[in-house]
Amino acid sequence: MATYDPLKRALKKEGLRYTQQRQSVWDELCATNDHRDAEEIYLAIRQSGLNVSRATVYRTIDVLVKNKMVRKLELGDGRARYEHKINATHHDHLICIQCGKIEEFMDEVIESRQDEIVKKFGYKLVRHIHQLFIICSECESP
Amino acid sequence: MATYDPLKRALKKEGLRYTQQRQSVWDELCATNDHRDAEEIYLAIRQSGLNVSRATVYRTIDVLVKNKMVRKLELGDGRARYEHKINATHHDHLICIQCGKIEEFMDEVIESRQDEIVKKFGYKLVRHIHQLFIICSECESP
DNA sequence: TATATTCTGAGACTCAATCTCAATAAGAAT
DNA sequence: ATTCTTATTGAGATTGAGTCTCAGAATATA
Ligand SMILES: [Mn+2]
Ligand SMILES: [Mn+2]
Ligand SMILES: [Zn+2]
Ligand SMILES: [Zn+2]
Repeated sequence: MATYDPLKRALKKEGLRYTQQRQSVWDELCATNDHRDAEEIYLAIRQSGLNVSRATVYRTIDVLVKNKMVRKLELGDGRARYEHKINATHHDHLICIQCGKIEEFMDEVIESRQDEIVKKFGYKLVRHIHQLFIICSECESP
Repeated sequence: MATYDPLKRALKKEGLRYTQQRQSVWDELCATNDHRDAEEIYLAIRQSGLNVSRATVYRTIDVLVKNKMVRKLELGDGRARYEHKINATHHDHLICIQCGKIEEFMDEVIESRQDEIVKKFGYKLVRHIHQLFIICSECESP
């Protein structure tokens, strides 16, 4: 047990118990850098031989999102997608509306313009969503 | 019947019939500059004495969105919101996560940066979503 | 007016996500 | 290690926005 164990730290902070199921959800989310939905996480865990329910997957993801270990993406297709935030810096997404591929981008100019816009209104920026829906090169010229 | 009647024009283009229900949905959407959900549109029409079904509201909105007369907004609360595009120029939104108030903004610098980002990837931009979730001044200092 | 075709509405259905609650597991206490 | 308390789990029920079905109603055409 490492001294820096983000899952155990978060669970302790929330007054929650450490369980195999919660560990498996976190492990599976960290296993790739993809942007997967809850069902994909659920199936991947079961594929690996571990038992977990959909309800627990959803409940655990909520804890991880609340503790900023996981980011939730709503891409407008009715299913939320998730990505772990281990070693990740802030970025936004390009989504191919043809094949579903997701790429990441980050633009300092846009980030600071956002702050200025919000400041001009006299508001306080909490978070933002910036998604560029595109046709990727492979879908454009197959 | 005006020569410039966007609803009738769109229906003709789609090979669809003009009906009182479709007119009432379009009228209600144009009645305010708000960002309302389908249920609010539905209730407002019935409030005004006209009869329409939820199914028809949804079906008509789809036609209007397809013909760029109405814009669909997904703000992450599970219900899509709609705004008419009569005399409207492109803009994005600030949303107060406390009271739900929606304000509009438009920033040429951000708009052109988006194009540059997409061009750098070699992709083709189709549309974008840019939402700033904020705490508004009234919610910050009540 | 008669005919062909589209449209409507009530309610069934879908599907992601949430909730329920009895059985189970974790952790604290002894 | 065993007992005890309390949180967690999972199967399945429920929710809710949105979609679908299809018989009856409305519209366009002749
Ligand atoms: Mn990402
Ligand atoms: Mn708007
Ligand atoms: Zn693609
Ligand atoms: Zn507010």
